[in-house]
Amino acid sequence: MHTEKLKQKRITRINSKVGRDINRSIILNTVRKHQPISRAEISKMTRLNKSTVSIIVSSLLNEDLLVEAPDRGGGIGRNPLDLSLKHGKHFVGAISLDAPCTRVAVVDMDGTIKARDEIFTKAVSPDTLIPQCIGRLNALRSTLGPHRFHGIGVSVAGIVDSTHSRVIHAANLQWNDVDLGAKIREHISDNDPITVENDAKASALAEVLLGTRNTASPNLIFLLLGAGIGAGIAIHGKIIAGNTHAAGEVGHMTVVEGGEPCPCGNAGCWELYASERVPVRWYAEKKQSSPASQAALTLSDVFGAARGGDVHALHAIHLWGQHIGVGIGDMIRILDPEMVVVGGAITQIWDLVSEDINDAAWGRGTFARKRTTAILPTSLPDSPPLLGAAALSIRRIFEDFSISL
Amino acid sequence: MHTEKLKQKRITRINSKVGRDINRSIILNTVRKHQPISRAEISKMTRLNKSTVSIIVSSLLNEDLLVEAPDRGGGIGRNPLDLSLKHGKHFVGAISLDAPCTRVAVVDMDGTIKARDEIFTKAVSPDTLIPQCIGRLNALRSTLGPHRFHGIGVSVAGIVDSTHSRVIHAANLQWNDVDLGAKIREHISDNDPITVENDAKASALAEVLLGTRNTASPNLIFLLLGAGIGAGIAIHGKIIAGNTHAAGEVGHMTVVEGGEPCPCGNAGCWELYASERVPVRWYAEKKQSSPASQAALTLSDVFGAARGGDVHALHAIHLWGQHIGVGIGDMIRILDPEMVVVGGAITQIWDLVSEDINDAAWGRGTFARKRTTAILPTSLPDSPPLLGAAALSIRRIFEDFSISL
DNA sequence: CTGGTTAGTTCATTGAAACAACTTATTGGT
DNA sequence: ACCAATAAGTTGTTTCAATGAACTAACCAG
Repeated sequence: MHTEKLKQKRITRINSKVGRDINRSIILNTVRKHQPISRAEISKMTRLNKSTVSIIVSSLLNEDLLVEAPDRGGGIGRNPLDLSLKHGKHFVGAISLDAPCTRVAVVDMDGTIKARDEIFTKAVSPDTLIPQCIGRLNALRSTLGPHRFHGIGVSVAGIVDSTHSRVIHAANLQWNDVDLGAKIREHISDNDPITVENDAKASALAEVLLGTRNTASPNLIFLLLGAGIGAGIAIHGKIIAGNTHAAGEVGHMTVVEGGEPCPCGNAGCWELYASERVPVRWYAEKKQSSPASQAALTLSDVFGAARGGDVHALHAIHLWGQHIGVGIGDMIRILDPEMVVVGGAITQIWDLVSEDINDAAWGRGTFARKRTTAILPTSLPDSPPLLGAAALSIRRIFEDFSISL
Repeated sequence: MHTEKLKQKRITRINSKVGRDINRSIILNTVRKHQPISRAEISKMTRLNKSTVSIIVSSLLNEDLLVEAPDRGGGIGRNPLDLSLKHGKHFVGAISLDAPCTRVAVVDMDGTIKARDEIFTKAVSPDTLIPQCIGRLNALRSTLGPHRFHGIGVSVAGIVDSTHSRVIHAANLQWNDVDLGAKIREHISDNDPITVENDAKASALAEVLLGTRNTASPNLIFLLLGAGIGAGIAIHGKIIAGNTHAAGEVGHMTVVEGGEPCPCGNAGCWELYASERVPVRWYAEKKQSSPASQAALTLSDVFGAARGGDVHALHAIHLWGQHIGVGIGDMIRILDPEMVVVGGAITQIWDLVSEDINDAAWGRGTFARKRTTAILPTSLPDSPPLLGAAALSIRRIFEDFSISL
């Protein structure tokens, strides 16, 4: 069986079962967002009847998705019974595919990483890498005792057709048009759902679902800086795909008119001024050391030098921040999100670049708008693409349907 | 009663009534998108049971929202009874507020303008303009015989808080922080819903709902070019508001680094290179005629000269198109929409600018992506902001709820 | 230990979708 | 002309889940 079952249900109508599923999801998400919370509070928030909440909650308790805490004490009247998500029971597999580092993890449904592993590799064929990943994943699972497994989420540094689980193009891995869903299915149970998504989009989902910058209905852009640049756009908590799965492929926005030529054929592309290679190159050029030592220079070296007060390193980093800010500014003007969240190594030196990014994004003009969109480092406690991969599967636990009119 | 009732219902749970409302909307929208269509076809598309469709359709027929055509003939078996939206019965009021021209119309629920009027004015206070608009609207309605009225939609050339029906800032009208909903409510019945929205966003909605570029779930950007620039972004047919109601306020994206200074305090803003004033100014400068005749020059003059083969006019228009394309390119890279639809006077000379816009948007590089997003003139048969205003009310007829998880 | 208060459960009621059996309308073959 | 075959649409019964009212449970203050 190589066909992809178990896609997110697309709802075209409401009947009693679908209605129940939706209400179940509403209650489950209410607990997720407001835990600990009592049945009575859920009833008030959702406007579902107390009795309805009781019935659905008891089935969620039966499924081991929720736990009931004995007591919160306090107030007048009978004490509420607090409900929370159950930990240590429902796990998902997470794989973040990239070169030179592919990560594998088993993650609890609250986003806690229970076990993790890494595979360092140059570009290799998926037929080599995928079995390796699944092997590591199974090894990790076997260390964790009994649990329910909710499938595998995969984030890929490249353009992904998530509806068909295909990788269209992944530059670092040198993959083109790979049916990743099928290749993974060969190695795992038919029952475990597989979700594949672009790394920046997955990271955005992780920030929405697992981050601590929670708001009621998050409108945010996750900007993932690495060897390239990618963005994931969440509107009301949903990730925008784009007509050709290319929403957020912002690396080739023009930020410097008449700038450096880009392999894409244009010039002045954002990627040439904002990816992680850039400050390293700028710093190396200024240092004018030997070509060999230039090539060996890493981003950590630049960060270290900057922390040590090296003027050239600081200059490279500030300039980097300014160029990042220009592109963020354009995105803010188009989408007016609540926040732009940035992920990547840059978060290590956020204090050094924050001001440059903000100033460039907003401009210095007196009429410049109040800074209504916060530009912040990610709140995720581990690699965003890895947690993003986990979030892809975790989302299915909480909301395995979507309504389309 | 000045409180705003009758907002779009925000659904937090499903019960039998809500489910029925949703299914009713699903059926009504299925007819809207696929008319003429039979009950049996609706049943197949929505996967609602035949009997359920029959019941709901009969209530829609009772409400005069649908009509039944006798017969389509053909095929084997009993012939289907075709269902279509009823015309000439359900009207909405549309007001597009702008200086120097405010438009008022009564519009059928399929988007046909039944009667229209215009008010030419400089910037005036809302307390002067609003009663005038309502007066004109009532006059138009009285010419139209009996009908059901579904409320007033208002589009404003400016930043609008549509959830509170407030105009935050409208440059041409010189309005700031106006509670437009309340001011309109003073002059009309409590039962007629009022919807206020930014003109570009409303235009986007009109293109989605009333345009002929229909697709299943439209992801499009409507770019409205006038005295300023605004965009309305539709994702799955829903208009994105933005955190501060400023999504699509793209006039101050930087498209020319180190370009002309803008009143906003930055430089090289898109508005300075792409609004309708710009080609007029460029042409006037080249012509080096007297300052008086320069000031009198209009956009139509430039278009006329270009059509007549005037080199300077053509140059101004091509340059205009190129600058428009640059900004569109950035939007495409961020959002990857199905199409970018352009509205404004520019559509009159689309054949002259189409290529400039596309070339600038996509770049000329050999590696440039295939042109996956179509850049097209609007398909709307009348002023987009006016039909946009109508669409705001028409939307409520078809879908007066939204689900929020 | 009693009355007041809030949390949570039980059970009869209600609304709507599904299902199956039916009627209606039309084509095509004999 | 008549009789399958087929498809559209309707009717009555069944099923499922949310609701509301009445109930029990737990807790507090005096």
